[in-house]
Amino acid sequence: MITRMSSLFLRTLREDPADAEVPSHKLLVRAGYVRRVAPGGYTWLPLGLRVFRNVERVVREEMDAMGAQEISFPALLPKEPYEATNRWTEYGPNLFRLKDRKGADYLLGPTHEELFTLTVKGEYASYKDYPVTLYQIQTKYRDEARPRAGILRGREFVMKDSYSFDLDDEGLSASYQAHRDTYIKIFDRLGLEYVICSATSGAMGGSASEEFLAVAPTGEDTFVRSTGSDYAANVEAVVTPAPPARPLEGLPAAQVHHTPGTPTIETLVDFLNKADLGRTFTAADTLKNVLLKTRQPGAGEWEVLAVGVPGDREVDQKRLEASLEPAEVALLDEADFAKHPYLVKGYIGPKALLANGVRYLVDPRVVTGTAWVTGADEAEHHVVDLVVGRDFTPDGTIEAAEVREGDPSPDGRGTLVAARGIEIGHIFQLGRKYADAFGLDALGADSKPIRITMGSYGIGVSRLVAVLAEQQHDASGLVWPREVSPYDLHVVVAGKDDALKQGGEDLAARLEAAGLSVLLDDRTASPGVKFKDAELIGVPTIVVVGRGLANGVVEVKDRRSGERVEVAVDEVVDHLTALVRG
RNA sequence: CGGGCUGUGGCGCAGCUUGGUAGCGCAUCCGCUUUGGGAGCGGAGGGUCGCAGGUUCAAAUCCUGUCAGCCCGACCA
Repeated sequence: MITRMSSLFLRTLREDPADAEVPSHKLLVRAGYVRRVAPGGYTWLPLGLRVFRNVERVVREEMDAMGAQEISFPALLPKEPYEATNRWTEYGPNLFRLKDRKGADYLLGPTHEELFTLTVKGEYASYKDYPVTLYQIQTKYRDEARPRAGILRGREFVMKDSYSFDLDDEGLSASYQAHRDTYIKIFDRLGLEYVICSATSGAMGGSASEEFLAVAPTGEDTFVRSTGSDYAANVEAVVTPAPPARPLEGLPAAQVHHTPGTPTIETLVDFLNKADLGRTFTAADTLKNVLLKTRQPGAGEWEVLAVGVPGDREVDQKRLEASLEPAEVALLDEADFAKHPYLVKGYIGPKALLANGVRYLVDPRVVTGTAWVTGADEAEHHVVDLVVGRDFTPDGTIEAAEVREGDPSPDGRGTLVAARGIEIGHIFQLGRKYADAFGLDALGADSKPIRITMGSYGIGVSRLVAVLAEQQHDASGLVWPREVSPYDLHVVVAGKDDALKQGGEDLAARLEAAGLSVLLDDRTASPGVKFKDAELIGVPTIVVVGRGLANGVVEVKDRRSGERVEVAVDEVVDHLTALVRG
């Protein structure tokens, strides 16, 4: 296929658009791949659509190869299935809602668990039908509070979502693994740099969940990775390695000290170090007790919960919530403190908590045999050398403390560093939530119903176009991997005389005959303009038909490295075919 | 939802403080020259200055209101 730039619907821009911040957004607009029509809504122009289709093709090929079957739902959906799962209300303002002429409620699908579940229920009834995996590549709508970064985070976007339906947990686990393997194939084919991160499983049965994050400094998600292994995890999912317990023998006895004016960790440490206790204290020697309340879904009553973390660390709200999910969490307010007089604000210690039946969870670093400076449950008093396992025993541990760079990796190899990523895929084991909501059962061999268990797996297809641009560009423009490049080759006619033009046409025709797709720059523009555009557009191989043609050679230039080689016109088709088919 | 910034030809911007017939670069069109790194010269077309109201002889400019967009945060998966 030959596309002539003289008639291609394309206008490149010399300057960055004013509303673009991240490289992919700037370059995709400048190179004429996309245009904005609304916040979070973009038009795919011819070049952009070709890249998009290529990404989609890779995803589809691999999904088909794993045995998943493609179907397609409407984007416009009735409200009822979403009421059945309560998501009509739970999804909140992020759901695009509309009414038809009769006043009936509709929504634009943000994700399709309900429809997939209902569809399988409608067709399958026997255990012999299972397992099955269905997918679609479809436009999703989410009324994001703040769409941003061009097509990286839009309100309308294309997603591949698939769902596995299995009879038992082993089946689900196999389906999950199959998706994981397929995702690796897809992202490897696309030439992405990415990490697979443990994500929060949620409290619902500890189901497995992993996120595929494309590494990019402009990413919205923070994750940590180890310097000494391939460990990577979302910050919420980091499990703190507990040090070994220490013997209690010979530890000094706990002592209560009068510590006036020390309501904060900083003032406390400062006070202790001036108190001449014969050693130096740091914030890490203190145990900070944070009072919270939690409420289980559906429960009316709040339950008080105390969380103890080393004083040098803040409580990370997101990690805390992830640990307590699905319960709601809130800090204790003044009224709550008033209700519990044994809680002496600023001087709360384990003793009063345990004595009064308050559930007390501590950081995993707080193990038996460790000694802490903590509150003595009396205003302006702290206790030093309060030993875990001797002076108090917490009710358990909790992942609530912040994760910091330099922390030891949970797998014991290396230390953690933080990095940014863009979520490109998410796989998780849903379990029976939706099967329960719709009563999705298969009739077993014994004629008894078997509740189906599901997995849910997403890939941001349109987002991937932007992610590729984000990872693969340089100062001159985009650099596409061959697998998704809008064309195999970009032939530039560097000059205007008829011999060159004809040479370009002939070469393009021969390349086309060899089965390659060609973007032919047959415009009358100056060579400089054409070279700049070619680099901006980012086809990985640029063929220059120019002054060498008189000597029977053309130039083959690698977009990424900038390397150029002269190749005889007679051999260039073979040369390029080999290069492209690589 | 909170904070900041911005709305002027297709794109990027100046003009606003100090009101007086709307300008620059890119892009587009015509002519001549040019042709291996976003060419040169000459000419041309294209703008209800986000919208509404007000002040004024006169408003892109001052005042009031309103809408929209972008960025940071919160929220969201």
